[in-house]
Amino acid sequence: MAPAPDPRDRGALALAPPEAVFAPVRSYTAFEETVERLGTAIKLGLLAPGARLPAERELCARMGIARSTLRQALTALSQSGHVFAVRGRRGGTFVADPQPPADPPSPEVLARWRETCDQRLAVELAVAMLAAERAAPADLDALDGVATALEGALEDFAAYRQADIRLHVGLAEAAGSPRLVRAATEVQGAMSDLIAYIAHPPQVLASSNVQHRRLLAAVRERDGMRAVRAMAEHLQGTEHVLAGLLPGG
Amino acid sequence: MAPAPDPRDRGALALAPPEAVFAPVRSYTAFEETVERLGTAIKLGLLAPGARLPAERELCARMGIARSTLRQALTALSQSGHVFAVRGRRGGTFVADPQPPADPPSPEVLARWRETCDQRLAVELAVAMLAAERAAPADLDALDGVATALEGALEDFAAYRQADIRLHVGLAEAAGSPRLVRAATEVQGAMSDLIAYIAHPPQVLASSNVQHRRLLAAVRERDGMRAVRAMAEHLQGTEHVLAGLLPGG
DNA sequence: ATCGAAGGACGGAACATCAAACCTTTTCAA
DNA sequence: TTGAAAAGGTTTGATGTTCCGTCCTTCGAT
Repeated sequence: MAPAPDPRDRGALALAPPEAVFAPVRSYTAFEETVERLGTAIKLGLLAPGARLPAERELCARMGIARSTLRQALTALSQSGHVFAVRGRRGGTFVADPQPPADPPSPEVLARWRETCDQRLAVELAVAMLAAERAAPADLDALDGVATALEGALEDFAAYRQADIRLHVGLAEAAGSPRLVRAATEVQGAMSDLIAYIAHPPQVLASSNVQHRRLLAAVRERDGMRAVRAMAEHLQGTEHVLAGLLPGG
Repeated sequence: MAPAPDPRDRGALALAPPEAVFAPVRSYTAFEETVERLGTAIKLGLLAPGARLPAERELCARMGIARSTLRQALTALSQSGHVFAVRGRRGGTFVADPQPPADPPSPEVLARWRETCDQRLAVELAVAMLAAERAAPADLDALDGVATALEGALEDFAAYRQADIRLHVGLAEAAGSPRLVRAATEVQGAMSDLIAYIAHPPQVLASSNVQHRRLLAAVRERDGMRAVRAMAEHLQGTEHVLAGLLPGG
């Protein structure tokens, strides 16, 4: 009897498949993602202290989750002091006053710092290029205002950082890609964990501000590649500092 | 009686929060993500026909999911003909022969084409820059080989596309950031849905190849900005074609 | 002939999510 | 003054996903 054809038998010049294909599938629950999203937005100051969140019944619709799931998240955020609820008509859920500075970065976070910086590079280079293509002049005027605020905050790092976040997220909004806005806020959240624990002398902030201005100028002139270059130089600053402080090349 | 202090009362110079904060939370299940990951890798040719997947008991450990969940995914992939299983010792799950070309792109996919291109821009610009910083010469030699294969495939778009994917994902691997590799494969999967349905005359492919060579040369010379520029020009080609064919500026 | 490595199947426990009510508090307006 | 409206707070049950462990079946290699 002739041997049955073996379906496995092939020429197979196959190159090695990227191991990333089999990498862990980390499946976030709706609850976790909601806490993360709202918590990050609050920590980054995108939701200002005292700001009122949309009503639960509206918010859960907007976020595409059940109200009970949203409430779990809000309960968690209220227990961690990021948010507080007021009952009755004209009540709502409000952003609490800024917390005493966050927890020190965990070893895991520190171990992934290079991945985080790579992710930031991806987001911010694209933001720079797309903003140069698409940003409306009005957006740029607003961002110039933020840059001015930055220049007045050289001595107060908390204020500086907050304005810096506004600038970067604002640029992403000006780039007109919702996904990039989400990615930008995520990445700023991740960076905050790293950035809060390294020194930021006023000279460094001042040179950052020069880069911000160059970046905005390039965007205004619709020069995408110059914007990208300015952004790349801007990001390298942080990266070099971290490379000096942390292990793992 | 004095009015009780109202916790909501503040100065509130608050700028508008980005609406992205309240955007829908799409929570993928482990099952869905697994099907997506493996299916995309197969459709992209990253897992070659005839290739054997790791054994179920090993794979579910690597992917951080239960074996029953993995089996659900494999069952789905086998029913869609992407994969087949062989029982017994030396058995396993194997990648099936290429399917007759995929489904036409859904209206939803087409509607999001710009977002997809933006995402690709983010991934690929970062890949270009990081590869220029970090790629090992051996990696670059391999990629030159792929570029050569591309130049011999001007008349066979299926083969061309497959090598193109290899080149881009390979560059991401050379950039040394696992997340970028994942993002690159995801983005190539999304682009495949768009790309398969537009014309690709040999002249266009030839000019793409020129850009590939420029890109690789810049990477080899460790000139990050030139690599970024080459990549940006490369991507713009597709984007202009799509902009001409599809609605929604 | 047997052993071992693979896929295949089952059952139950734990958990996440959803949907739809209903309750309580507070304010505003008739 | 009173009721309606708008908010958060609570409860319950149904549903679906995931996990874990166990066992069965197949079949090549020794």
